[in-house]
Amino acid sequence: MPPPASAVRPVVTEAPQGDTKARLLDAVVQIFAEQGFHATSMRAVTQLAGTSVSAANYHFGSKEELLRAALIQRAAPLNGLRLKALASAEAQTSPGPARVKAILEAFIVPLFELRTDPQHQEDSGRALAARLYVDPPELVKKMQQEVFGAVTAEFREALGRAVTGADREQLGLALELSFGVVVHLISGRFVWPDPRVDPSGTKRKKVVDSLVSFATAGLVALVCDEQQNPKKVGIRKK
Amino acid sequence: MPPPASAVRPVVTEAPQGDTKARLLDAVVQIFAEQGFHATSMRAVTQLAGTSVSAANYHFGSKEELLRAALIQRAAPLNGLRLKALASAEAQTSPGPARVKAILEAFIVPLFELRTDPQHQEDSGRALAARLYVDPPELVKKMQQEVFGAVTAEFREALGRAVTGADREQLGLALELSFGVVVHLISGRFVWPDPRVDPSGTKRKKVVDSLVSFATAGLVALVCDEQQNPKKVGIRKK
DNA sequence: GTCTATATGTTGATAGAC
DNA sequence: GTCTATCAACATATAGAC
Repeated sequence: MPPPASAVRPVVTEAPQGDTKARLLDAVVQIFAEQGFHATSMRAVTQLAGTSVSAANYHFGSKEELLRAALIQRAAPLNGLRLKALASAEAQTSPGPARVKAILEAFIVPLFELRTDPQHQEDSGRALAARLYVDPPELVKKMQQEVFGAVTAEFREALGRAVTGADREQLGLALELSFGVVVHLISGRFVWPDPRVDPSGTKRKKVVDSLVSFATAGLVALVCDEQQNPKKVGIRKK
Repeated sequence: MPPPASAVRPVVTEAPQGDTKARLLDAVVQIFAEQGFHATSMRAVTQLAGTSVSAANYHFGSKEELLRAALIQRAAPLNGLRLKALASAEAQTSPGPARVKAILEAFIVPLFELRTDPQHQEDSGRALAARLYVDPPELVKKMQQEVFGAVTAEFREALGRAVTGADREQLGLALELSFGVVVHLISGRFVWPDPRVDPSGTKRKKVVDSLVSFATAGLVALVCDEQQNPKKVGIRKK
């Protein structure tokens, strides 16, 4: 929100580059995504943002609220992309439910389409989301539910419509494992193809394709396992 | 069931069961597995062990060395079980290579067979292993390689023998994603069946089975994808 | 070996000048 | 709004008595 254009604004206090609030949000995202909550100190964040600890606490009140504000801001575009992709996937097979692979694609691919300002590390959005799933503090888990819970629920429901007969428990487990594949690829030690070697992004796309294929195959294997739920489970073809 | 050790009791264990060193190793494992490296303080560990910070530093020298000693101690039985299971899987199909599912089973199932003293939290071994894969600090990643690297390499090679034609890159990605499934199930928010409701462990076994099935299906889908590597990849049936 | 006491640095948060 | 200065509480590690 821009500052209210006060009538008696004395001198044009030219903000150097973007205002302090924005720089703080950028900084906390970057450090938290890499190091986790406990290792993210206010000093490191404010130093990276080129300001002081007191300025951060003036704007956000506390370390926790600073992180929360950043998460809410950054989760919005990802949630938007995911819901749009899910709607598109469901529209393609309307009036029937979407295919399983299309649903997982709608969940995964937007993670790799995030592109904010060129000044940002290109993968801050992804690493941030992944960190929310692996960081131990209870408050981080709550924030994860807070910023991703609603959209995750939408995908859960869409998947429930696409698969017939599987009990909710087994389907929930399968979806959870699919999350695991995604989270681990992002937060793990996987080394992405160097953009200088792979300027067109062909290799990157291949990795994302593999990710979707892996999750889909795993999920289908679970909800269709005859031994687990004989003769009652199937994938809706259309 | 003894009260959860997270309660900060001024542990006056009149009869020190086991020596101080052992109690320190137990304590650091428990807290680190739950909270991660940065959130694991020497104070919390030594308090849980019913001793002092100086005693811990006398025995282990530093926080890092205390954790390293604990990891080496705890990783040994898991590594043993895994290698034994892998050898058994390869023996069954000798002289040919083992089947993919048998290899993944040999990697995953031992995680759930760990049972140390009854005094321990039953899943400390699992949670510990998982934490090594998600904790940010560089030194934790090094320790993970230190205690699990050799055995992981064995499984990588066994998998290379079981799958024909897939390039190493794709196979490495597939194996990494399989790790992700396991790690996320253990370190994530998944709620295991209550042992009081599931005393025989039937439900637990079912979950582990699902885990293996998911990973196997995902891996096979990647290394056999015709689009990725047409006509050259196959799974050795025997 | 284990303790108390302490050294030395970092943390999150606040007070108050400007 | 942003800063410097300061706080109490925490961190890891060490010194020395017993």
